[in-house]
Amino acid sequence: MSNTANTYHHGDLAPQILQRGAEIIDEQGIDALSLRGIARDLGVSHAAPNRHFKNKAALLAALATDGWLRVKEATLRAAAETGSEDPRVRLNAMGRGFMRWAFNHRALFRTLLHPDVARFADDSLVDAMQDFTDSVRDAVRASQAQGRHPDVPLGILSLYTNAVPVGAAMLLINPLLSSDHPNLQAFDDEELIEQVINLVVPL
Amino acid sequence: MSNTANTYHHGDLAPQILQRGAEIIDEQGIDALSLRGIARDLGVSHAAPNRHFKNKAALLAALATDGWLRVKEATLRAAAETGSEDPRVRLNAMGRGFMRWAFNHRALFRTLLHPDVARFADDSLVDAMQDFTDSVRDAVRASQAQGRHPDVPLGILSLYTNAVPVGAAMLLINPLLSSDHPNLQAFDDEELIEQVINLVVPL
DNA sequence: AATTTTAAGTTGACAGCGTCTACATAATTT
DNA sequence: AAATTATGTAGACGCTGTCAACTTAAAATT
Repeated sequence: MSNTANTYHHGDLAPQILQRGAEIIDEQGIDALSLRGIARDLGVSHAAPNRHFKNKAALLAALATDGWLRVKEATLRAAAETGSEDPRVRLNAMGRGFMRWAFNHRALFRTLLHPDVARFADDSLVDAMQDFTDSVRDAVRASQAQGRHPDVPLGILSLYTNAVPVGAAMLLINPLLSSDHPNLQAFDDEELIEQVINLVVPL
Repeated sequence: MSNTANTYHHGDLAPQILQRGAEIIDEQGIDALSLRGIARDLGVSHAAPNRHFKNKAALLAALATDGWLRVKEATLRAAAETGSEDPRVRLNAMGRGFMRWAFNHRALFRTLLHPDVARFADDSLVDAMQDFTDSVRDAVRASQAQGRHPDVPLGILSLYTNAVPVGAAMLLINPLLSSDHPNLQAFDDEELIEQVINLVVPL
């Protein structure tokens, strides 16, 4: 399927591998991801993906790079959509935007923090992550300049600010842990996100 | 190695599989875990572990069950060691105890939140998790009774309180993300943990 | 324009893995 | 003492990632 023509050379394989890989991760989880499976789905030979990704870890790294770019985009867009200049309003919106993205791309979100991804990271992945964390830290710095925890070192405050959406998403995405919080059943996702983020970045 | 004798029946295989499994996870990561590898290390045939664990996911679930028991033990011990009755002091100590445990058992900590673990959970795992989250929620409730965020629903406050140590540990354990916070290099682990937890549970 | 080089496919092989079935042996129950 | 059950072994199956050798199309060079 999805071969642009019956050519020997596919012509567009690498991007399609990435796309199909992201689909599989989102539909069946990261453990269901296999190079041979992707090749089958795309109608190419089992070893074709090796021409584009040195190994499975490299494919995972490429998917994570893409994920960091997308989560950064979603986070910054959430800030922009507030239409506000207030650093607290913007940072609060970023936290909610991050969590919303994590909810809508659960498996990819988990991929970003997957141990193997860090272990075989290349430059482009490091850059993508750096980009994301830099923009968050900038927003944290701006909020601190407005009087949010003025005496706490920036690194600590940034870690704390990141930890809440990351940790909360991690806990809520886990089916066992979320069902274990029966009090939370009353809230829908958006309400839940809002209340949690308001505890880290009060308005 | 580590066969109690040259008997046909090993006599103590299941616990040794668990122990060796935990070692491998901690030394080489969760992806290096294989039933055949454990069997080799223990000097038994490749299919012997299947007599004790229905499949690999079941072994993972058993390891996670053990992990939840241990992290609960470490967390409650931290509270006890304060020698205080003040709910805030105790909750603060629990957060630090949790993070300390996560730092010292990185791979096992990640195993607790691994997607496959949740997917193939059995009753004992659910119970172990329930036990842990219940004890945390009790401590959160006590702290709320002392005036900590009195108007926030307990479920939300509990989620927030858990999210900080979980998220912070997750971020710091990731080699790429932690090296990206250069401001944090100045702190040693214990200092870092203290400052972050003080933001969620101020003393 | 012809030729060479390189990029991107294919096929086949290899070892390692999880898991199943059939069989062997020891421990436990009856 | 005999039967049953628990726990080991051996072998097979299909799956996986990865490599080497070969083929074909596209790009670069002459």
